[in-house]
Amino acid sequence: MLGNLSDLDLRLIRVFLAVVDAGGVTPAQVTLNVGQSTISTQLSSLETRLGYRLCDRGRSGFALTAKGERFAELARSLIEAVSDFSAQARNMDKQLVGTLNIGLIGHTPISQNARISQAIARFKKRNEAVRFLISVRPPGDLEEHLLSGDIEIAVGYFWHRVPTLSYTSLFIERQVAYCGKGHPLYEHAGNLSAEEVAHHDWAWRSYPLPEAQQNVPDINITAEADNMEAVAVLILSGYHLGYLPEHFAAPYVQQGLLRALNPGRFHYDVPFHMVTRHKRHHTDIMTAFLEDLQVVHLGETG
Amino acid sequence: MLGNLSDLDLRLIRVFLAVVDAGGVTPAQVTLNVGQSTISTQLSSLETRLGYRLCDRGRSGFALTAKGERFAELARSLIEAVSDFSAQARNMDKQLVGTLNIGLIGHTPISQNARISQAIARFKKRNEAVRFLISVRPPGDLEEHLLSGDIEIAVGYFWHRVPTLSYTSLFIERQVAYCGKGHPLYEHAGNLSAEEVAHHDWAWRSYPLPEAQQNVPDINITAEADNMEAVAVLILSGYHLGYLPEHFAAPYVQQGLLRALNPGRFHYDVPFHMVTRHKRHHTDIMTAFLEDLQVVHLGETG
DNA sequence: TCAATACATCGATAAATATCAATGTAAATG
DNA sequence: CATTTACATTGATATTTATCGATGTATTGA
Repeated sequence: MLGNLSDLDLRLIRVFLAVVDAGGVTPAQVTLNVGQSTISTQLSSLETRLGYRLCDRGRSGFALTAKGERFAELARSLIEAVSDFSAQARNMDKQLVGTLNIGLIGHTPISQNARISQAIARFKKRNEAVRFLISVRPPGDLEEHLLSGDIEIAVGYFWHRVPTLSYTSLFIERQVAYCGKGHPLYEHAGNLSAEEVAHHDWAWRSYPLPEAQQNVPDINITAEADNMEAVAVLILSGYHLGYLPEHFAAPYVQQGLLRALNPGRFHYDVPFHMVTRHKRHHTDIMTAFLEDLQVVHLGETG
Repeated sequence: MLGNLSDLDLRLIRVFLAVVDAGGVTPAQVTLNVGQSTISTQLSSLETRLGYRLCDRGRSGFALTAKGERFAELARSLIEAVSDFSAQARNMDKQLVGTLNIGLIGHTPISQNARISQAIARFKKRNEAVRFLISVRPPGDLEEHLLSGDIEIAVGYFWHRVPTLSYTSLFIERQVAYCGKGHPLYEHAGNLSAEEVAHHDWAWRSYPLPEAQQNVPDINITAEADNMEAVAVLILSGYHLGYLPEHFAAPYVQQGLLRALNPGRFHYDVPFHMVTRHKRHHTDIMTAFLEDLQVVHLGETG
């Protein structure tokens, strides 16, 4: 065989293996459904291409040469590789192939991140050839990348609505008001009234919080921050009061660095959404994964 | 693609990869040395067989689909497997393939066994696909198996000549006369005369030993044994004298259990042969290995 | 020696494949 | 809108492949 294996060679190899399995040219006629003379010609053709004899055959019986045996081994491996390839290539017709770009905001509750992981695991069980690309960005960034198509699905809190994006509610995150250890209210924290907290300094978010506006009484805002960590720093200083997610504040509370002012009184809930571009931009991969994401969330509430 | 990868598909896959590597149909004309229309038809044919689109192409440029990328990966692996197979199949033309059956007798000197190992190592450097099957048997058995073809090469001492076998001298083994620790001659051993040893009891081999007959004076044989260990047992009893190979007796001498009577006086040499059937029965493998065996022995004496 | 067995060889024929040149189609550009 | 670019489609033609049936060859067994 000069150069690469051609299609003809593959055919001849299959004929050879059929002869080996049948134990001779004559019995192989049935398997191959062609005449003895055709098989004989094809075998000879293969031997000519290879440059050596594969089997002794004739009145005295059929027997592989040493080289024929070794060649048969190699040939079976090749046929198997080819068969695997065919199966994979054929399967790809029904299979989802490509990448899925997901964007998350930071400090999502561990339990919710676990939901995303569950959805990914469930998706992987479909045996699809999809690679996940996950990035963490602020909400504004996420929206930008959604619009450009760099990110296909985002999960987080979004304070406004971009008209060309689709928002689906996934879960609720509770924000509670806290004071730091050095704050004058620290010793009495737990059951404070609106009057007791009203004139103290509060740290607030620099972006609108519609859910908070509706549920929080008038307070004296003297500091602004554009993310959760910044708010936490201000509160931990012992100078400002402010709202933080319960799951984020929990370790600090445990260490006695923060205390809730009055959880029953000073709290608001924010919804986390799954955001995508509108349906006409959905790939098959997206559709399938969104299904799995929904199932995971329904399963928890069901 | 229905069933196995059929004829034409390998060719079509190669066309697809050439188009991918060239970055489009038009540039691939050069690589493939056919016209654009031919390539277009072949690509479409492959896509039809697969049932999905492999690439987007036209005025707006060339780009692989997600499935096209995955398929290209798989296809490259297949082409490589095919290439490996071709190389192996082609190499087998020049290669020795099969098994080599070698028979040895037991207790060959370590240094001589090392020679066989050297010859095998040297042979393996030919990068041939030959499996070695080595068995250990008495000389008569070895000859039998040689005649039947079960063994192709035997190495050992053979006291007679079978007409249809070919004997080639490999090395000489020296036999020396010893007495055991409890024997009356033990205290004076080392320089005994023929008269001093003549009337004592000797153990001898139950098969002819032409080399010994010529070199050993008349002695009083009162025991026979058909192998070396049996002779050794008789000598170690302290009752008989007898001849043993030097290399075999050496550890016993070291432990003071045996002493040579007079090495300069009471010894004979036996040749070890390599035995095969006559040349017309020699396979290529045998011929090549015998070459290597000769080289190893010449190297030592040269 | 003859007949049976298991291929090997050969010529004829039909079918499949590969390619080209001409023309059509869709998208991008000025 | 007209032109250019990058393919897609089509029909004609030459080449290659696959197969059969007839016949030849070598080996084995009675």
